[in-house]
Amino acid sequence: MINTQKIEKKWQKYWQEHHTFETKIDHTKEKYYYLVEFPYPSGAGLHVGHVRSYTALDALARKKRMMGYNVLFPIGWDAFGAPAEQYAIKNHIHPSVAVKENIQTFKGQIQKLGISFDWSREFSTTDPEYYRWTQWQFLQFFKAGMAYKARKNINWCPNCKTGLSNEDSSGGVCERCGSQVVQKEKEQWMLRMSDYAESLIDGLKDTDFEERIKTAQINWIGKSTGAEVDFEIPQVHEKLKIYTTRPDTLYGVTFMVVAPEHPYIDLYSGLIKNMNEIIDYREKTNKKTEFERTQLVKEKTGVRIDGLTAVNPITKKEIPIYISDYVMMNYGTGAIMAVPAHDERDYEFAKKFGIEIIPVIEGGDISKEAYIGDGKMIHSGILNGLDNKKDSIQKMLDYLEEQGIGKKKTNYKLQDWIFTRQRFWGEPIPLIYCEDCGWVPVPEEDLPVLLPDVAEYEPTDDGESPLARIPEFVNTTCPHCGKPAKRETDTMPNWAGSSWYWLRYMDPHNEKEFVSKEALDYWGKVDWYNGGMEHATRHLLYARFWNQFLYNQGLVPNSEPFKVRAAHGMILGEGGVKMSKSLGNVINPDDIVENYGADALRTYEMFIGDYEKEAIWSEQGLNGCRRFLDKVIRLADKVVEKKEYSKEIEKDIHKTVKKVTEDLDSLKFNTAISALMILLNKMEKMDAVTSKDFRTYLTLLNPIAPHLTEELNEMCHLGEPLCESSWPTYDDSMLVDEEKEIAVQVNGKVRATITVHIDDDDQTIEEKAKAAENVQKHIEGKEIVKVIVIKGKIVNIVVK
RNA sequence: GCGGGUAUGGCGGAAUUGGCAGACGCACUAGACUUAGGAUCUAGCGCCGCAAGGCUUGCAGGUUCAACUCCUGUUACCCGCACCA
Repeated sequence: MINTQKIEKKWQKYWQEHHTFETKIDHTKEKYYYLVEFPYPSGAGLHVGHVRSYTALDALARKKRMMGYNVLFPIGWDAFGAPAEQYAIKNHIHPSVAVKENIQTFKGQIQKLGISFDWSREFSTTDPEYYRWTQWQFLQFFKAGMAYKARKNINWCPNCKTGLSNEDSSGGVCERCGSQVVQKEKEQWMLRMSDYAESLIDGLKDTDFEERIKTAQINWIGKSTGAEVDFEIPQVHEKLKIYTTRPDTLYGVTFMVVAPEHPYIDLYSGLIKNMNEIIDYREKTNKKTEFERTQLVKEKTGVRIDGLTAVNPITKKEIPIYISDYVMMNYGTGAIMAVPAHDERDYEFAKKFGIEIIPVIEGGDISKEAYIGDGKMIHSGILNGLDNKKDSIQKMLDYLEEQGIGKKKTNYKLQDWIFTRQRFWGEPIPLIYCEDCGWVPVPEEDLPVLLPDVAEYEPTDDGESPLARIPEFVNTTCPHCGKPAKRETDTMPNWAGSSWYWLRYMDPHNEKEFVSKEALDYWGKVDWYNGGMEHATRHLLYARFWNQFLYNQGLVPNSEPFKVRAAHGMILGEGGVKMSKSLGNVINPDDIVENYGADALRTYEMFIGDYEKEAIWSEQGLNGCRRFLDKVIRLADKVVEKKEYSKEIEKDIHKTVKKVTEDLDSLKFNTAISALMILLNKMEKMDAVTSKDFRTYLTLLNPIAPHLTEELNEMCHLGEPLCESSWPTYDDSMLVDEEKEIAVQVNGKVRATITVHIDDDDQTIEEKAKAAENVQKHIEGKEIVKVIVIKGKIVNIVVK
């Protein structure tokens, strides 16, 4: 009997010693680049969810190699960032030591699964040889004017003591530790990602991402079109610029609202009579977290600015200005025109503050709620008579531009990327501040700026990076003028290292460039990128943005880095709940490998269900797959030496080759395995199978269960190792059956099945159908209205 | 609220895109071998019914000779975004 432990080790060693999966540039072969999101080597070890996606792409990669492609299938480690640091702090070891340990664990676990990664290309984002180039690329952003420092109200996690991007603090809680996020003003390095909003939407055209991923990205970027309109503030002869998507409702504007942080408030504080009240409101708002501010939707609050008014540029009517926290400073212009008749929020506000409500679109009942539907324009001067939104907006836009009081404008929710963290465990930002020269980049030859080796890496309470406490690190000289200067002490966010890692895989040991042009030209785009749905917006947008920037700088040949992006579903614990330590339902892949073997685990995870949907772990299901593999082993006893397929299953084999080939290509691993089970069930019933039958069978199964199939191939002397062989082909003529059973329906109900020959014409089939015993019974004495014969499929007899 | 998606036996899930619903696997039942086993083999297994037959893809309609598949309406759940003007 076969010892899975032994043979798995044996073949893993074989692949390693023969460098089977190591790839080199080879212009005689077509390239294919499979990428899996590199893991964060956490202390918890590998999860069965990792196994699912790695096995899936491993199967695809193994098949593609057998089909003659030069396959790049690399792996590495995304090891910077808060989790690694938190782990290190908790366990009182330096992050770099902890990371090293965790990587060892992960690597061991992955290797036990027999994933065909090219380990010669392995790196970690925390390697100085790697982050040297992360820093170098940051400097390209800086030099291109794409990085800037701004004093910003940022999301601050009081527990992690660091600033967080909007992406990391969604819902008002810290992504990492779950604490309530508060607002704090800090100087931050920003990347001008919002400049790329349009291009990030546009670029999706050049990709083959799953629809749900495209949609998630488009929603996140949040494009909207409308107009900017100037409202005069007569007291100061200055314009208040607002953004609206509904310029058609301009005649219905009865008040203005500005964000509490709007600069005009301080600018014209001298004219505002109730400044105390305003400041009071603003402070209250500031104490609210982003979460509270967006959650307390029930009651509108605000304060009228006493002393300033605005003039509606269309009606020339003078209207009040309020401040309210339902208007955000970071979107549009931080000021809105309020149309209570046709906007729910404005309606609520107007009701509460007793402001006039003027309907300008017919429909609804203004005494009850804002009417947000379409309709005929009323009380609307030049727009009167138009009967739909689209035309009205267009006419108003034309008028605004003609009069010079407004213009068409597109807005995006996507904001600039806050590119700073006040943490130790990240790439140091390679900039130096000089009193005379300002911010100066560290010269390229001085890169990388190494993280100093220190004892204290815990964050500080004052919001400064721990690096700020290390004089030897901070104090330096200006590369420009040579005077004493200070280093930037903030580090990059953990998204930095993952924003270009697929490029480094192409040329991981290059000491002169981040990647050579030759490697870029050969490997091109990532053909297939697999990752979790949780990264559909953040990581995937950052990576695309970064790549588009590099492209615009002429540093990479493609604007879009990834052709296909697919996402695997999560694996849930029994009962359909998320696996978690606290529930004690986490499955450790090591245990499964030990008890059932890596091949059984792989087969099970591929068989568990639709790859893109979530799946529920079941030990019994796993056992079923183990049984399947055992049956394959037992089949080896029946193999007889013969270089042809067995006649009785020849067609089945051809069909299975086609089915498995196509199913693997479209990620239908479950049905591919099912097809192999069906073929196996047939072969089991035979007295003997030929060596060619078995060899083809093993080849088809090899991408899923590579160890066992190699072993059986060797044991039965079927030929060279499968990893060095080619993928089987099928013959179209072998896919057609001479005879086939088809159903006969009477009035749409199946009454019999008949056997038809491929050469039978409709007439013959119809006669056979009518002759069937049970059909006779149902058509006897009735008038046949119609007979439908669909060749090779079905016969339907309609009777009255 | 906006956007995307899902719904099929006791369970995980199939269905060549309009052509025999429930492939394959799990669980279960009976039998064989063994006679403790979580091993293996054989047969059965959507629901009602002794049977003939009838019913069945969240629910209600519609188109069609024929609907899990197309159309209309509706419910539930999941995911993403969200006082975004």
